[in-house]
Amino acid sequence: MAHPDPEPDAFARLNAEQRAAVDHGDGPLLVIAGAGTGKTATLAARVARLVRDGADPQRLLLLSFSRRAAQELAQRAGRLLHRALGFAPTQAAPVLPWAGTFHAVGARLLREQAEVIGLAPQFGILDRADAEDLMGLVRQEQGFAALSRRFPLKGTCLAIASRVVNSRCALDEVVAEHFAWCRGWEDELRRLLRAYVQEKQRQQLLDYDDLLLYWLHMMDEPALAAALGARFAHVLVDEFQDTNRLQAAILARLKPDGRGLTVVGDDAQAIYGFRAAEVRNILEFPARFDPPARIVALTRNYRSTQPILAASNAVIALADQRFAKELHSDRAGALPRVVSVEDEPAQARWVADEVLRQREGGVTLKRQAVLFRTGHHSAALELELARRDIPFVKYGGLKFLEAAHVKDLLSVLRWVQNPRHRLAGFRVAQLVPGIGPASARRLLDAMGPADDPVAVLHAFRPPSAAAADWATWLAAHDALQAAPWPEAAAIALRWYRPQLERLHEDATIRLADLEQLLRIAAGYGGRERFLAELTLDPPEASSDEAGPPLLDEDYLILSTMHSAKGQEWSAVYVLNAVDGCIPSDMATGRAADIEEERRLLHVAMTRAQHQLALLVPQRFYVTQQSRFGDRHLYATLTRFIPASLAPLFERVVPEAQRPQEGDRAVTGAARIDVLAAVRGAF
DNA sequence: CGGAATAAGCTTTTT
DNA sequence: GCTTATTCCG
Repeated sequence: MAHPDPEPDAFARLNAEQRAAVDHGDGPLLVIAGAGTGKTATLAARVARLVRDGADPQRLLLLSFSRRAAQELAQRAGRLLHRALGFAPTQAAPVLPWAGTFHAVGARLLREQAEVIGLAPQFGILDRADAEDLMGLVRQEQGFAALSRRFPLKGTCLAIASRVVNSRCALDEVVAEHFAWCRGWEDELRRLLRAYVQEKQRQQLLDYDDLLLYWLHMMDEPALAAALGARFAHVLVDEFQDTNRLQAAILARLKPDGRGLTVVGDDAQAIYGFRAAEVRNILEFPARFDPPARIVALTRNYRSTQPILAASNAVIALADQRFAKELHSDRAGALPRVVSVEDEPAQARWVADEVLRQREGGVTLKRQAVLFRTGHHSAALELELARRDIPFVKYGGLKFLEAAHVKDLLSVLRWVQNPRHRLAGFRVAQLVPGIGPASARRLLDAMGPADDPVAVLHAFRPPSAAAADWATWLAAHDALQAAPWPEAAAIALRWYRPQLERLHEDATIRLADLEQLLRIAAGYGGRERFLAELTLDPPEASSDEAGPPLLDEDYLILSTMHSAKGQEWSAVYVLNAVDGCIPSDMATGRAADIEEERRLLHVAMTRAQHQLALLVPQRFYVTQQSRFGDRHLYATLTRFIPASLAPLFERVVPEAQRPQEGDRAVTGAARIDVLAAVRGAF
């Protein structure tokens, strides 16, 4: 049934290329969409067009790779749908219930089909930190921790497991290709990973990779695969260049003949190779079908000025392999700048100055962003911004859920929900004064195989020194088990609070985090949903930073280059555009890794609409390589901008950034005081 | 046995 | 600087 009265304007702004993608019929479709070419708008318009022509929104599956992209797409499609269907302004936008990341959708389908595939419906989801802890536990229990020759650490073991699953390659191959320093341990690793899988199943836990792997295996059953494939009339995949072999396999089973399958991506923006993303997925997509998939390329850029685009094009043109395409724009503007500064503090000062200058020129803070390769590259800038009272929000930084106190409280809730959650139990038991690893292990060993683990918990006899505190915990456990949501969360915190104060100096700050967690908890219908969704969609940052700015307040964006994908800002500053940072010296081993770093810089540069500045500190400090000791490095402009590209950039060496030796502290102090005085005048 | 003190290694990007 | 494994002491 077609909806009546569609509003024609909803599609009026599409160009010919975009319209071709939107109007394409049922056959497999590949949209190659360069940066800033209206990829999300096109995908959203296609969704709206499908619904306008009678598709049921319930039966559209929109898969994305990151949470941010998923959210953005669902929102824009909703808005467009609203207009395309001619809804009144007061009517709520239609909902697309099946829009989300691969992982979130996988979790939902598995939860729904759990009974059929022999999975406990209340299965828990391990985030990476939890998975690492579990791996560590298994690693130790299997005796790999105490070998004479150094065995890979838990994080490395998990990374290997993850790559095996996501790339669908054999373990030996993965170790040889990507973890060369672990060669010789293949057999032990195999044993460890098997034990890890067994342990997860025993505790009814799935890690991130399992959400995809179980989904794939669920569709080994032809009847289930057919049912799920038929259920979703259209499957649309965003950021296809960042999907891995496992995700491609899932799609192949969902839509074997490609009918109803649309994928959108840009090989020049493939930056998730470290997660086993496979660019070949997009390069080889058309030929997978007979007849081959239709290819539509979007090359008209609506975001950036021509000088910014010319520089970005030139950077990516030096890459080895790609779908050659030249983006074009007809907006004029200034050349991107390469700014030399003395060191990282000077870099921070220059950026802060420039951000304020732009703001005076009418560019709000929210329309400016500072991008960097790794989370800690922004440390000096964060200090400078705090000193000047410039509010900011950082993406890709310290994770709320990784803070010890948050993990503690969540473990309490998880253990009560699932008494077989050994990891949570291990953590919680040791919070009781007088219980250490040995007692905790004794308890959990007894609970693990028991038919009624809770009975074992009550029968447990702790060391006599711990008796009183243990009884307190048991009382809290029982109260928690009986309490409705969200009271249960409050009970958990009431029990945890004395432990927090005993264990942490800065208990007050941490308590604020937990109170925030409690508020978040209240927004969910129940413990189960809360725990599951928190893992897949966690809050951004811990509140022990500057404090989350109010929503209506203006703030500067700080983001890793990875988290910046799909975003755009009027002015963009790229920190540390030097060799060693981009490309990261972690990634200079293999040619493919360096190529990925090149694309990463390309992604960062193409975020800018009007102003782009690449910062080059002449000197920067390297810590964390204790073998060599902390030291200064004399840095040079990134190799991705060789001398031949110089005409496309303006070189800037600010006078103010070259203070006499010894002047620096004075200069800095004066600047701050003046600004503070001016602010104080109002 | 539990917990503090000491020694040693490693370090990105995200679901 | 941060985590993890080992050693030492109560």
